[in-house]
Order: sequence, then structure tokens, then C-alpha cells
Amino acid sequence: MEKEISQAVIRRMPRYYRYLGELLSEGCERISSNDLSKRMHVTASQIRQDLNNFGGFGQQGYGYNVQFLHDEIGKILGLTQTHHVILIGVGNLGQAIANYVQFNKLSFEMVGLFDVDPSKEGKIVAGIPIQMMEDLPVFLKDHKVDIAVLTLPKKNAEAVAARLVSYGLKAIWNFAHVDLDVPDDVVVENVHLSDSLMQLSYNITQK
Amino acid sequence: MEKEISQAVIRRMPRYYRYLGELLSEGCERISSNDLSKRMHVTASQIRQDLNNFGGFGQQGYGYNVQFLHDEIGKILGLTQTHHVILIGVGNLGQAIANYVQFNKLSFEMVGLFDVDPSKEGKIVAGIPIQMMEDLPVFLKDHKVDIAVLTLPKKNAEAVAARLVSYGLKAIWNFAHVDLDVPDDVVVENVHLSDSLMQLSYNITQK
DNA sequence: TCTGAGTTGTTAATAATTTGACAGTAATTT
DNA sequence: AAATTACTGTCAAATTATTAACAACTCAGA
Repeated sequence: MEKEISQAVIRRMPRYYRYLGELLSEGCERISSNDLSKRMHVTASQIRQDLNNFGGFGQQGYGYNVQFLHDEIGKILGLTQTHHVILIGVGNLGQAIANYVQFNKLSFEMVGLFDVDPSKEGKIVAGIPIQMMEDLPVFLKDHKVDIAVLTLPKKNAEAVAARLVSYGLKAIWNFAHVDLDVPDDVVVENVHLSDSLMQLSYNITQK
Repeated sequence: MEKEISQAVIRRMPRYYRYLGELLSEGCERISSNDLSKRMHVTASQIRQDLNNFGGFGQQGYGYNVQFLHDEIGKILGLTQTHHVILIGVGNLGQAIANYVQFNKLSFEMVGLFDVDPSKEGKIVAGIPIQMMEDLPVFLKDHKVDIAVLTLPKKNAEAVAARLVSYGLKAIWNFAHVDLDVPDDVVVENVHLSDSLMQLSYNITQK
């Protein structure tokens, strides 16, 4: 295996991807690390250093080909394959995220929605009928699922995560306000909204 | 002014706050950095170092008083005052966030919802009627607003942010998939969901 | 009151990250 | 075709963040 790449670098890759996408839609064919750095308000050195973790995508004296670099970063981020996603907890946030994933059909496809509330059974959200949690094991036998989204109250999140892991799920996008305790081979990406809001609150107070 | 505290530290403070809240609800009165470190899976040294940025909250030989530390971090994060919040763009995500803020009535209160779609005018979301964007200037004259939430398409986000800044808004919680260009005295906290999802995608691919 | 175990605040050491510098190469100009 | 300019990839330096170490202090028990 190649040397581990730090999460600090990984966090910046989607941002590069986004800016390159913008350049593409502007019809820009080539870009230098220097010009990109001005646009993104980072140092050119950091851009070159970051990209070189994955290989030499540029050409001395020329810069980077926008289309090529965009595609390469897409590959690095795993966006060339479709990830099948289920979501658990179809409340307000769950609905929003379901629609969000469906809308941004880049390389993610929502394939199932689950909830514990019987009154929601069969209701259509983002074009998908809501199923009951007890249907989940059968569903997972019949469908390949790559990612589970957790949009449910924190008190249930840990137990549901444990169930998902026991069913073999390997990736969780966690919106519950709790740190999940899962085995090392399970990937968790947290979106802690209240943490974010508190950080904003702090930064306001400092001004 | 005291020496600037790094955002790396600030990002961890809400997490401390959360764990201390849990300890409180468990009836725990005191905790050592060592015990807390085991719970949170960070080093005890980091906890002590982080907290000491803000002052000596502990006592040698005793540890930290849970209630006291919880309250102090609350103060640091600015949670003792109520922040008045408006939200712009009442789509799926906007609705979810409006409800989220109202529900977690810690120290944030949603006071106004705005959209450009006339068909939404007057509709009640999270107990608040949706107003039109053109009503915003008058609203801001009559109400103190601390934070604006942007849950709208990226193509409108930059222009709306500029308007908000021109009206004197100083803090933006930005869910639009774009980096806002605002003056230095305006605080922006980004929640880039697709960046988060791509990071998850990368980490899956690596396993 | 003394002793020992436990714990902080703080300094020092280590590790990680970011920035700067530049040799080497490609493109462009003359 | 040569000279010049514009770049990258990479190494080294600087900065920042994290971890370890420990003196000073508190508490509890004898």
C-alpha cells in the first residue's frame, strides 16, 4: 500500500474538484497553481504539494489541464462509481438529505428509506417509498448498499449503527449528534450541525 | 486583545461541551482529564492544553468540576446569550434547518424565514410564516438579527450574501455549495454537504 | 500532621502541516 | 534555433499542532 495521505489533504480535494468544475464550465482549458491559488485563496505551494500526493498531474512550463485534473480528482474521490445509499430516520432532515442526494446525482443514488414510525410506511419521499426498520435485513440481502445515512435522534443512533455494522455495512454518513463507536473497518463521516453552529457562535462572540 | 486561539481548538470545544453535558445528565460531579480522554478517545494532554487556552478550570489533585466546566465552555462558545437567526431559502433543506434550530432551542432562535418563491408566502414552517425577500430590509430594521442561514442554490448565494452584508449582517451559516466572498468582519461558517460526502467516498475507496 | 496517590498547568519535545525556494523542463518568443 | 519566460515537482525551512514529561499542588487516609 502507498503511504497514507492525511485527512487534512483529503478535506481539500473536494474543494479543488469544485473549483475545477467551475473553470470547466467557464471553458478554461489550462490553469497554473498560481492562478488557481489566487482564486481559492490558498498558497500555490499547497496546491502543488496536495496534488503531488496522488501523482504529477501537471506539466512544467504549462500548468494543469483542467479537464484532466478534474477527472483525476474525481477518480481519487471515488466519484466514477455509483454509491448506493440508504437513509435511516425520515424526519425533516432525513427528507432534505434524501432529496439532496437524489438531486446531486453525481455518483450517489438513494435506494432505500427506513423509519420506525408506522404512520410513515409507504409514504414517498424523493421518489422512494419509506420502509419499516424491520424490513432492513431482507432489503440488504437483495440490494448492494454502500453507504447508510443516519438522520435520527441521538438516543437511537448508536444502536442503529451497531445493527448496520452487524449487517455488514461499511460506511456511515452520520448526522446524529453523537460519536459512533464502530469497528476500524467501518468508515464514519460526521456532520455535526450543532458543533458547526457553536463554532459560528464562538467566532461571532470574538469579533 | 488576548492571543488568538486556533480554529483547531475551537472545533473541539463543542465536543467537550457535549461530553460534559452527558456526564452531567449521568450525575457525574467531577472528572479528570485522563478519564475524559478515555471516553472521548483523545489524549489527556490535549484536553488540558485546550482548556488552558481559556483559563485554569481544573484543580490539581481533584480534576474538573463537571457543572462548572460545562458552564464555562458554554460561556466561551457564546451560548449564554440568545442568537436571533433568519433563514433564506425555504426548500427541503431550509425547512429541515429551520425546524432543527427551533427544536434545539439552546441559545438560537429562528425569527424569520425568507424566500423568493411567491407561492410560499405566508406558509408556516417551524411555527414561522415565510416572507418574501423584498420584505427583508424592513424586517431587519425592526428586528435584531445575529445570524443568517443560507440554504439556497449556489447561483443565488453570492448575491444574497452581498445583500445581507450591505444590510449589516455579521454572521452567515452557509449551506450553499460555494465559498462566499465577504468582508473580514463578517463571520462565515460553511456546511458543505457534498464535500463531506466526497470525503466519505474517498475513505470508502481506500479501504 | 504526615504520606502517598492523583491531577493540573505548563514547559519541552516531537510530529505534522504549511510555506518558501529552486533546479529542471516545456512552451513561447525572437 | 536560441533565448526567454512560465511552470511544476520536490526538497528544505518555518510554522503550527500534538504529545510527553514533570514540578507543584490537592485530597484522603493513617
